[in-house]
Amino acid sequence: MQELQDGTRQEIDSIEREVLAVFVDGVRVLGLPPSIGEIYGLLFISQSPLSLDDLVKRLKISKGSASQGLRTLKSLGAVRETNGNGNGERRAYYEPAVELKRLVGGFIREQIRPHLDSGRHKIKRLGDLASTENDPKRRKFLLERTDRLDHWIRNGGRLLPMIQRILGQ
Amino acid sequence: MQELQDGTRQEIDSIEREVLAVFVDGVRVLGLPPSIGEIYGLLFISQSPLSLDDLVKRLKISKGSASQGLRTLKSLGAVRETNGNGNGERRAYYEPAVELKRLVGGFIREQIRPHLDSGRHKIKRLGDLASTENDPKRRKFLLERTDRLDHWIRNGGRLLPMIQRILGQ
DNA sequence: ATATTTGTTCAAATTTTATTGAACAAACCG
DNA sequence: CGGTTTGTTCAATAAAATTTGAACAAATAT
Repeated sequence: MQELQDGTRQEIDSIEREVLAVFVDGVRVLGLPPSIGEIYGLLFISQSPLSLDDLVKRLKISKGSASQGLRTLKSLGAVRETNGNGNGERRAYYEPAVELKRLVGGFIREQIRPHLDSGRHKIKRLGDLASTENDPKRRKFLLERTDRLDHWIRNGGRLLPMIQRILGQ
Repeated sequence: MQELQDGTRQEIDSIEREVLAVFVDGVRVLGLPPSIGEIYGLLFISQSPLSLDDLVKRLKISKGSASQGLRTLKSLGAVRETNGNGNGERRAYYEPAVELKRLVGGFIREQIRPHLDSGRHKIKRLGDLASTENDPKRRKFLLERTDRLDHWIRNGGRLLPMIQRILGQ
């Protein structure tokens, strides 16, 4: 088992480096840390699945980062566990999900929906608070604004399924 | 001119506090700093335009933060300068843009488009690099992947105008 | 059972980002 | 003009997010 595998190569070559940079930038826009961009990026440009240990060695990141990063990527549905080289090996290997639909779906489910939902609740309470305002003029204004917030959230909620539908090829 | 104006009230009351919290959370999702959420939030819940100095006093933030925050919000088209109380006063007053279409448009223009555009360029170069790969098998794989990246970017680019259209009421 | 491999957790260290505040500039005023 | 108000800039500081690495657990091997 001391045979060199593809994933065991140590060095990051120039095209790999550029791909990593693209994904590090990409995930930053989504509010995710660089390590996650590197992990997904390396999986994306690898022809065979990689293990946690491969990621640690090739990206020179800590086991902790690799473990947490993989967890997040799994929760987003952005990486899949494979049975590696097929035979019964303990070590887990990972490959990227490359369908945009799936990636966007996972991101919406994990990162957008929860915010929309908690926002909806907060805005509901806001409306209740607003209606307790004594000054009628002020109350009218507050209700107008909380109503507008409510509309924003609703529009956001309607938009998400459309986005997913449009990206479903 | 020592008369107390609405914007000169010092304390943040409970409904205002909740609105600020909603916007601080909201802008965080967009990758913007809390101070920007507070500034926009206070403008959003104010019945009259506020000056930079009002923001500093009521939010207890520094002049620097308020100035930079307003600059960002202006660039996003999220706040408008008004002529304040109408008469010829030097101090600038600000009011929020509350149309979702406008807010989303500004965000897309300032924060999304630039990333998409730079991504497009990087991916173009990536494709060039990939085609210099010697190993034909590897080259085929790299071109396949860079092509997929290119598709992602194209789909993203097509999506944005749709989002704007859908949010245009 | 003991040793080894694989992976997780989380407090501490590091790195990055946001905020402050003081120096500066520009516009107005008397 | 000198003084005041309004706002910007940016280096220093504070705060927050990320990464590390060592301790731990669980699974497998010997």
